[in-house]
Amino acid sequence: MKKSTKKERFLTVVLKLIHKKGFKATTMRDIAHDLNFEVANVYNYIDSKQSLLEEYLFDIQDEFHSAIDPILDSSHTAKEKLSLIISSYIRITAQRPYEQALLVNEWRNLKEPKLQEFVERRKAYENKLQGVVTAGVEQGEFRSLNVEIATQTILASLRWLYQRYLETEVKLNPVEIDRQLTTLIFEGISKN
Amino acid sequence: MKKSTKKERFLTVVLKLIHKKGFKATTMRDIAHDLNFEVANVYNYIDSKQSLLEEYLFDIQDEFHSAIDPILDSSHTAKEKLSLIISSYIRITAQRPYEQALLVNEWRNLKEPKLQEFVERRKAYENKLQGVVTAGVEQGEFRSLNVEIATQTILASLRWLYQRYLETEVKLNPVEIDRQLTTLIFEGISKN
DNA sequence: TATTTACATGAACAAATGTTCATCTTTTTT
DNA sequence: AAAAAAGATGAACATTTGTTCATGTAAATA
Repeated sequence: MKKSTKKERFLTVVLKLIHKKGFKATTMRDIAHDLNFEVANVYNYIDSKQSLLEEYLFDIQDEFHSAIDPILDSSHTAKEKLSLIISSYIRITAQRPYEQALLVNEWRNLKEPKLQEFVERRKAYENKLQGVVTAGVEQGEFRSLNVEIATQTILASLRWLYQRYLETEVKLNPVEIDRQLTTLIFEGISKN
Repeated sequence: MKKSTKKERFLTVVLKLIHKKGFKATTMRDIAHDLNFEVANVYNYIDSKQSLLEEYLFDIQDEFHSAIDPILDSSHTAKEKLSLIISSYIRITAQRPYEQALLVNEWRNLKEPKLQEFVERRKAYENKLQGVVTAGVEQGEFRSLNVEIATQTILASLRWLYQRYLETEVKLNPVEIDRQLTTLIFEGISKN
């Protein structure tokens, strides 16, 4: 029940380890080794390997929901809403790239019933975004495209971004990233 | 050296199994069970679990390279080349969605030195696409965007598509999919 | 200071996993 | 029909893996 700084260090170190090796390939002994203590001690920090993954994933997933909800509730146009959603997505990715990487790559390792819960919540997020796309199409702000394809494409355009924050040494300018992705999603690559 | 139909059946069944459970989670016993024979017999079809993954991944990866190379060598404009690359990508995805799923999700399970080889070849593909984007920007056909971001975004817009072929019962019209994705990538979602 | 809580260890275990081997049967090739 | 190749089996193996337990020490709280 204590807000221990040791636990925070634990979670940070292990997060990077899991990202590097993959969840399945990361053993409890790997974790202990990286933290310079013995295997058994890992269980003073977490209940099980599975619960560790659950902690990470549901926490970051919640953050995405917390970011999109107030945008949906606002009185902005669909176009403005989409723009704000993109910005919030990029901001979270910039702040927590490792967790975002887990969200994209390791959710399959959840087990039932947590897996189903996760998939449902992700679907809920997609539906929220799809609602904005649908509204935009109906109001003539967006092209009359297949909204499911459009929604998935927008999401895909955002989901790869964490890689740039992890694999590059260069400090990225979030405002510039935002501008680039917003342009691509709204206007496409063609000049005219 | 024989073109055995049994080997083909083996590869098809196992491909779907690996996609469903994930490579790491799929055990040799799982494989044997799905094929209605005993574990030891699996080794009459393959050398090892690792080599199985390698077979799938390098085979489908080769197909993507075979598709993009003649397009690059043609005398089309950058815009036309990009359009053709998108179409070829969608065609391969439609024909081999399970392998495409492996390509996206399971390549991390390769081990050195195959892992490095795979990553280099994938990087080569990305560079080929990026060359087209760069040419398009230089010739004023495309917006003057960050070409790396644009390239990754285009790829991301295509990489999610296999899901629609696997998770949907509905027969998809590849021509229509093509039109939707091409529009999104070239023109974006905005109407004006 | 006394006591509870947090952090740490070594040993052990049961289950799971990839792989090998000797052997047998079926199918294909000569 | 004989020989060779392909397909199949059961038993066994050495490792690896997640987890538990009893016990000890350091730190925080009362």
